[in-house]
Amino acid sequence: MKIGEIANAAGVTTSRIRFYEKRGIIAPAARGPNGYRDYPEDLIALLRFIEQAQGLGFTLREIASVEVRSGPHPISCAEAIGLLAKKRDAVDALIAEAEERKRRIDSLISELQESQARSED
Amino acid sequence: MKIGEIANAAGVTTSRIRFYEKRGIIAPAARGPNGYRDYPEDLIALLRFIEQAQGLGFTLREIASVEVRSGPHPISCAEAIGLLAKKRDAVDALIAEAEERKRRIDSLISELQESQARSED
DNA sequence: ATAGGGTTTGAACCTAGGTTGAAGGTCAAG
DNA sequence: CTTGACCTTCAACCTAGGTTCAAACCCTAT
Repeated sequence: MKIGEIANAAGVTTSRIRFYEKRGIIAPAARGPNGYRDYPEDLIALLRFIEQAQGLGFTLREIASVEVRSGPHPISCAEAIGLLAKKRDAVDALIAEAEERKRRIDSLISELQESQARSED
Repeated sequence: MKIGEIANAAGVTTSRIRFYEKRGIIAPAARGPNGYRDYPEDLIALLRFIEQAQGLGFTLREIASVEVRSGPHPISCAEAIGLLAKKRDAVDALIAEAEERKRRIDSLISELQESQARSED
């Protein structure tokens, strides 16, 4: 498959695929006699996997480090669970931080509303 | 006060103050006869305000748009409450998104744990 | 043979919020 | 009168994840 075809199939842009290759997130593509990249259908699944992982909050750097090992040494189920658990903790921390922000905003709003009420006496 | 003094007093770097001035977050400083920036003590409070607002999730762009009006037309209490309420909603949305991410991660972990349990039969 | 669509490369651009560095001017103390 | 600590400007660099552009090549249909 040519780059445009696989991009269409996976719902990503061609520039993104080239960018992933440049960054080492995906392996360099095989080339046809004209120099065009030639992809196996498998790559569609990989591209979708990348999008999913990003959606869960994994960075491309993190995804790449898993990808690298999916060749000769695929990551074990236990390892995957470990990575996911770590990411869940990070998301938890993010949520806690955002909730703290929200609390501070709310208390600021209350303060302002009170001072507004007082000024209307 | 010279830039280094005020930076120290407010707990920010000098480069940050110059950056804020360049970006229009703070007004251009008065200059002494030697060309050095000369700040009034008030600016300490403003710099602290900026840090606080950032901590609540406001971007410099948002802070600047409020700052601009704090000269001739300071923003009203009601306006401030409006901005805060809007930001709280944005934080709420962020939290909801993060919680959805967390749910997806958790269900993925459960899936993997089950498949691991099955493979140990 | 020429128009169009797809592909190649590399480099520049974008947001956000700064930091770092170079080259030079200023000021106070010893 | 020199050293060290400040200050000035402007420009380049950084992260993350890409997009956009220019110049050139390839392939197919008319």
